[in-house]
Amino acid sequence: MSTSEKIQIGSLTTECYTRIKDDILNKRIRWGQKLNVPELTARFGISRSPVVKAIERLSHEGLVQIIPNRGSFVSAPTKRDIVEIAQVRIAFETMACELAFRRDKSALLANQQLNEAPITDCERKQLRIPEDLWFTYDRDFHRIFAEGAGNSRLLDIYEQVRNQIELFRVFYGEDDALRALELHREILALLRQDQLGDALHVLRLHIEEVCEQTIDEFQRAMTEMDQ
Amino acid sequence: MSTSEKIQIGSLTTECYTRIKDDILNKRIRWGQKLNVPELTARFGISRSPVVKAIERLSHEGLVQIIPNRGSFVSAPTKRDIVEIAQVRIAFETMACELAFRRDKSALLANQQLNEAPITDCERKQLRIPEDLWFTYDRDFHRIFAEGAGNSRLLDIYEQVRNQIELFRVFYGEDDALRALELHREILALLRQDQLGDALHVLRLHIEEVCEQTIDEFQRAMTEMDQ
DNA sequence: ATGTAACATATTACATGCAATATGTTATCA
DNA sequence: TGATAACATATTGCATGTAATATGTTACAT
Repeated sequence: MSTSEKIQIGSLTTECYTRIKDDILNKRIRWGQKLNVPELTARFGISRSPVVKAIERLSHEGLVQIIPNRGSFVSAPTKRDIVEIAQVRIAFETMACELAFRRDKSALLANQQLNEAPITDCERKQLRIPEDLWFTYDRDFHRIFAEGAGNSRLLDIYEQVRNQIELFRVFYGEDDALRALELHREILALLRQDQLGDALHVLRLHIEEVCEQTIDEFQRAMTEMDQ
Repeated sequence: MSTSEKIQIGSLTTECYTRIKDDILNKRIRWGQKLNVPELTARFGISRSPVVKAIERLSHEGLVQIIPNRGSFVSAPTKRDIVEIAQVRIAFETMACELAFRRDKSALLANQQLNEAPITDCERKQLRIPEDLWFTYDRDFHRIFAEGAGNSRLLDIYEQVRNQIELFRVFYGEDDALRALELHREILALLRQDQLGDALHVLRLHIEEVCEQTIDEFQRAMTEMDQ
């Protein structure tokens, strides 16, 4: 009624932000590469303000690092970053899972079931899970907890962390996905049986495993690059 | 050697930020009150840019809420906010505690002992704990975990949450402080005896209690205001 | 009263200008 | 060669102008 249907939301800044972020996450801009502001303003045909603001946002989210008097650079994750993020994830996701479960168990499980549908569908047809499908599924699996928790701050943190996860999502193989799927299902099964404590434990284990896998893949990729 | 000793650090913006934040935390600006940008620029004798940036920062930290096309207002915490923050605290403070403990138990305990000194000193002299002393002690008690965890992201989140805690720190009585002190000591005792699991459990309990106390005080204050 | 039209006011997002500062590079001299 | 001085370049933080938009208020007609 009262809300006009205009689509512009801080338009230029947001557009700029989305575009750069997309470039970063899809590796069109490589780690460590500099974000040249004058060049970007030229490319987008706009002034510095929105570009700078977009970069500032990205820096808050951890995708970009601003080095004083040197410029802004696409974050280059380190082993340490991977570990830190995993620790943060364990802290928040187990809490989110617990809260979501206590708040509305059946809604939580129903959502998860819905989310898993495309994957089970894939399995029934004996197909290999496409990478994109997996990433969507996995993102939502974890987000459903964050959303179900009914805590806006928790959800904010989840979204922020998620971006950083996507930054090094290259490091993730087929086997890892299958193992993750297994644990996901175990978590849901335990929740279904009201074994919250055990479910949280497996969730923690799962994130720790993903962390180790990511580090392995990361180091492999790094040594390959050195050659 | 290479670092010049200049004291300006983003100078105006930071100064502006500090000043407004200080005004908010010390209740010189009340909840819900509007931050009038033109007025602030006039008062500080500067232009809009640093003022707006400072307000944006405060809004990220949750101390200020920006309502589109209406302006910026000092956040007015709700019961829901208190609960959300407590949940976030439980999630990451228990994680921080665990990490800090595992990383360097003795350093952690030594720091805590050092931090408690002014309080025990007070007790020895049979003095009532001054409010300021308590708040400093309490802030540091919790921060020592966050710092000891060796996870920069966790520390960032702690600092952010802490600001919001201070926003409604009026709601905190003498009894609450004594009870908190009791639990703090219990946590440390358990850690000293390597009973990490129990310590984490008490820490969780402690935060939950503080949450309840805060809500009680909050509601009392609210009903008083209505009269 | 209730809805609306007209107006005044405030907020935003964006564009630019500019001076201070830091960095990097090249030239100069011991 | 190695230190330093001079210069070119880029980044930053701040100040300001401006047009589009949203909000609030008052006056007017139904």
